[in-house]
Amino acid sequence: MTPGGPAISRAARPRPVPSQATGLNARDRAYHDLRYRILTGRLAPGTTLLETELAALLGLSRTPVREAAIRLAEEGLVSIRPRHGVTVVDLTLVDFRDILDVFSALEVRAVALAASRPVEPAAREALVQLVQKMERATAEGDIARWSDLDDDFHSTLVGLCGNPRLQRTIGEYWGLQYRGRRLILTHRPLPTASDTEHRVILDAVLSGDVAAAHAGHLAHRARADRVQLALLHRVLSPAEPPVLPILPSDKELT
Amino acid sequence: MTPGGPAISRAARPRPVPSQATGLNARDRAYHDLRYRILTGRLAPGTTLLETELAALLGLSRTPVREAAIRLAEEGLVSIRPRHGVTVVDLTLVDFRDILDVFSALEVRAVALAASRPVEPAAREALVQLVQKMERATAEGDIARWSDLDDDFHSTLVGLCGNPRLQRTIGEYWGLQYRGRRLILTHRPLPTASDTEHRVILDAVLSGDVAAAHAGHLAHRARADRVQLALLHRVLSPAEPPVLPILPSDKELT
DNA sequence: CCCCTCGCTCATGTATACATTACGAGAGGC
DNA sequence: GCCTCTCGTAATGTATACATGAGCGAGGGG
Repeated sequence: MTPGGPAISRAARPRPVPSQATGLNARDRAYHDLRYRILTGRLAPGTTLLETELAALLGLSRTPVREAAIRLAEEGLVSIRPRHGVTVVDLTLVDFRDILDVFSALEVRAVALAASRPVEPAAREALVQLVQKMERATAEGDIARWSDLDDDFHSTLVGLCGNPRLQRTIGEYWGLQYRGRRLILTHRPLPTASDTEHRVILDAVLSGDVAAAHAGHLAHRARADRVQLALLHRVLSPAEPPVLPILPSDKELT
Repeated sequence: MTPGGPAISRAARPRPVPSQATGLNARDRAYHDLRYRILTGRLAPGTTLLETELAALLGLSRTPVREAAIRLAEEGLVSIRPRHGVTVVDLTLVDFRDILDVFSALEVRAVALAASRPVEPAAREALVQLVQKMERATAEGDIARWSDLDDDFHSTLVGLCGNPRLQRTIGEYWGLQYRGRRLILTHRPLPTASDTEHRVILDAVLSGDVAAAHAGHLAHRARADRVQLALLHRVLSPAEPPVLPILPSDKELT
């Protein structure tokens, strides 16, 4: 692991935050704590809290909580309405489409960059392991585990791109799309296509084939996004007709 | 102009901020004021100020200034070192490469999206006008004016993409690359290639040819970024050998 | 019965107060 | 002369105080 590099996107992941992790100042604690609660659904979309209530919830004064809320608002996870408090943003299907669009564009770029650089043996090994574990999870039908591994695979890949700003921005969009992933977790089909595509992408990255990595990941993301949006459509608006002018057509931008 | 849409990236532009624009709260004033000063060079890279000094400079108390500084730090324009104050980030050539890489990836996506949607007559007209004005500026050798128009052209195009989050993130990266553009302003050759490419891109967007818009803008950005980085190399490290392993090779990712 | 206005409350935005602790200077030792 | 340890200062991080003005309800008018 390159020090300082992958740490950004990793630190943005919600899992390793046990809420009272010390060593941070109150503002960062508030930020991570709230982000964790939002991403994991402990703070449901639509929930509204006043700054005072947030401060009481976290056992802090308004100042650090307020600064954390501002940060979350800029990230797009909450919205602050001056007299109405801080509301956890409830993302629509269109929002998810927009988010995935940006996220994918950035990730494709990151993977192409990763392919253009040498990959350290440790990272190679980790990626290979991840792909194998995912295939095993698929075989066992353990979608939740597969999804976590998939997150790891993608963020590890992105961590190799060598562009810290790109990593940071991807981390932000990762947080935005994360709740969508969780929403459809129980509705996913077996991700055999993803597993196949992952192998292709990994081979391209490890062999330094930039064009193949770019094309492979672009195709992977385009397909995976279409699937995810279709499933989200079912979850978010089950009553509506299945017509989806929202979804990008199959061949565009290849 | 779609209300709320292009306003984001436009509002992020530095020009229309006369520093004492009222109607905003102190935090936003501090943010816009500082951002304006940084982008235009009034606050030079490397400048360090304590929170107290910033507050005095802007005639505000520490609280809103601090919140603005945090926002600028997240954007990457300043760095906050706990006991040392707020420092205007001095970007290196590598930073500019990284920034342009993200910026271009996002802009290419935005232009492709713009091509996939109908363009209102007013916007069509505005874009055509801009291209013509740029060609005139090129003919007259007025590079500064051309550069401003180029900014307008690109941001207008991005404003058509219909993805507000994409626009917002592009606006952030626009701010990061802006100082680089200014640095090389006096060193630019006549932008005849850009003018040609702009026509191609505009035609593709107006006719709804997504693939052509994508390819055209990708090529445009790749070439323009190479030129910009080469010029930045001269300006930032004039003594060093002209070897640039940093620059992307000509054909990658096409 | 509905709408409009007036007034009050209280959430926020900003200012200020206070405690902590990192940094640097200075002295002392090697 | 150089390195180290200690101590004081002061910048920040956090808490609190305070003024403003927006939103909501009550009451009155149509």
